[in-house]
Formats: sequence, structure tokens, C-alpha cells
Amino acid sequence: MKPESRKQEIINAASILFKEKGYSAVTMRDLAKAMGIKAASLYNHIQSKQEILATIIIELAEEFTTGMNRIVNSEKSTIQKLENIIDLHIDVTLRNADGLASLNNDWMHLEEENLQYFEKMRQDYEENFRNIVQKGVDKSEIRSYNIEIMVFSTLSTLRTLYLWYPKQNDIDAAILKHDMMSVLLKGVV
Amino acid sequence: MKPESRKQEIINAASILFKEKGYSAVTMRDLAKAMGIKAASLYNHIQSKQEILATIIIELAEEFTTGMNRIVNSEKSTIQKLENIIDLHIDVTLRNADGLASLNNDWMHLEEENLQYFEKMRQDYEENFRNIVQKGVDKSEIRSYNIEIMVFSTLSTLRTLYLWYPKQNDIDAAILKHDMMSVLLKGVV
DNA sequence: GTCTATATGACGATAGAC
DNA sequence: GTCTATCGTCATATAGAC
Repeated sequence: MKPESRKQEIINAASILFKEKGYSAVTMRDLAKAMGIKAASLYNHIQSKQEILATIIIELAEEFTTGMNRIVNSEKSTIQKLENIIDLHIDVTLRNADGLASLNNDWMHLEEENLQYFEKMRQDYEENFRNIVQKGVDKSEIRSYNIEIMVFSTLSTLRTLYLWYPKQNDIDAAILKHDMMSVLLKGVV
Repeated sequence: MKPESRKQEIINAASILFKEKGYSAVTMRDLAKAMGIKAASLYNHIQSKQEILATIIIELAEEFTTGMNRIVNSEKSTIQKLENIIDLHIDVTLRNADGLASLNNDWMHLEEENLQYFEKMRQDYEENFRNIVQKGVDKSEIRSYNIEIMVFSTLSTLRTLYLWYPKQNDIDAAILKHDMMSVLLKGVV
């Protein structure tokens, strides 16, 4: 275990609570109680409740953006790119499943610049995904069903991994990746 | 247009607001403003904010339960049953996409009996789904990937339809059903 | 770094006039 | 059926002692 800063401990505790009840329903008193301190004491480590949410979401969104950019710029086949995207989602989910709940369900409570920044990253991510699938169809690497439905279907599954994976006790990450690729790609290839 | 009761108008307006910001972040004052009246006036038609949430969610959950029971008790092949489940989700989504946001994201804010009732229905639904897939694998009607992953993947996509379908302008319901079946089932059959 | 005390405002909901 | 006025509670956040 690396020693965690008090701020990071707060963010981790908040991620769990936000996952259970959502950002708006979690109070600073709830969070303080989970940390074993009083609400006022939280403000020695963080500036606001909003800052906690932004830290959780923006960090994760940037991970996805970085990962997707690397995949897009790689010289790989469409199938390999899709495999890398599945990999990316599974890796992030394993590392921070709790935070992904906020990214998926509470992004609309971000304020101003962070909201715009997040929405831009999400839009770019989806567009990159769509372009990869489209190019695969053009090159006859994958079947030509409705592109939107293929993109939507795959992304829905990957985005919901955070809800499902922590409930599976004894499934190995490597096996998960393999089976996930089979199920998601066999419908497409 | 059928004439709607004032209560139903409130529930419909609430469904839209809950979809946009989530149950906890929507105030009775927000809802009243959307209706063009004052917050206090809402209470002539509904008993509480909680009652609105419960009405939205329980009604939809019962639709899914009824539909699933009919499918389970039918004498059809596994493939046909899966097609019927996809049909069910698309039909409910077309009829009440806004309400499905609450069912998916705000069920944890239900209180007492309604929370238990909902959780029981959801658990039964997933178990019925899993049993249909399992039986299909046993009878070699569908491929034997990891059952949990197939169930999770399909259900994730169907449950997220409410987010995606309203954004697609000109896609016909029949075409949607057909392509959705292809994408979801070809990965399985 | 945590505490007590508190400022300031918003929340869900009710009472009673019209 | 809608209004104004208001109650009691809880929200985020700050000030300042220890």
C-alpha cells in the first residue's frame, strides 16, 4: 500500500458514497462520518464538494482520452483496435470502479469549465470509436450492421462494467477480457 | 391525445426533470416551475416527492415483470424468447424513455416496501433472463460463452436504450428491432 | 488537523385565504 | 386548484479556538 494523502482518502470515500446514492444525495456530513471526522474538518483538505466530484470525473475522463488517442494513432487492424478499447475499459474499471459511477451518472453536476471539458472529451471519445468501426466496415473487416447500433451496444456494455465486475468474485481479469472480446466482437465480426 | 389527469402531467414533467438531473437534485420548486404553478400547489395532486418517484418506477418495473412472465411461460425456442425480450425493452423504451432513467438510476431512493418490492422484481427478472440463456446453452441453441457475461452484456445494452434511442431521429422502430436483434444475438448464436 | 459554533440559504411540506 | 406565508430541518461552507 502506498501512503495516501488525506485528500485522496476523502476522494476514495466519496467515490464509494457517490456510487451508492449519487452525488446530490450524499452530504458532507455523510462523507465526514465515513471518514470518522466532522464535516467542517473536510474543508482543510478540499475546497468544496464540487471539487471532489470534478477530481473524480476529470481524472477518469482523461485516462480514457489518453488511452483512446494512443489506440487511434496506432497502426493496427480494426479488430485489434477494438480489442485495445475493451482492454482499456477493463483496466480502468479494475483500478477505479467506484469513480466510474460518478463519471457515468453524475457528470451533469459538474460546473462551468469542467462540464464543458468533460462533454468535449466524451464527444471526442465516441467519435473516435465510431470512426474505428466505420473504417472497419469500409475495409470489410467487420460486418456492416447499422453503425450506430454497434457503437451504442458495445459502449453500453463497456460503460456498465463498473456495476457488474465488482459483483463477480472469482473471475480472472484475463479470462474476463477474453470472454468479453468474444461476446462483443463475435456480434460484429 | 387522451386527456391527462393533472397528476399524470406532474409525473410526466417529473420524469423529464429526473432524467436530466436525477431525483435528488430536482426540487419541488423546479417541478412546479416546469408545470407553471407554485410548489405548494403540487400537493393538491400528489402526496409527496417520494410518491412521484415510486409511481414512475414501480409502474415500469411491473411492465417488465409482466412481460417477462409471459415470455418465460411461452412455448418458444430460446432465440424466440430472446427476441421477445428485446421487443419488450424496445416497446417500453418507446412508450416511456424518460421514466426509464429513474428506474435505472434512482431506484435506490425508493423507501421501505417499494424499495424491497422493486429489488425483488429486478432480481426475478435477471434470474429469468439467466435461466433462458442457460437453457439455450444446455440445448445447444446458443454458444456457450460465459453465461454471466452474455447476460450482463445484453442487459446492459437493453437497459441503456432509453439514453440512446431518443437521440436517433429517423430510425424506424421495426428497423431498430431487427438490427438490435442481429447485433445482440449474432454474438450469442 | 480537528473541533464547536454559526452564517446563510434551500429543502419538503403544511395551513388557510381566495 | 392555486395562491401566500411559513414551519422545521438540513444543506454547504466559514471563523476561530485548541
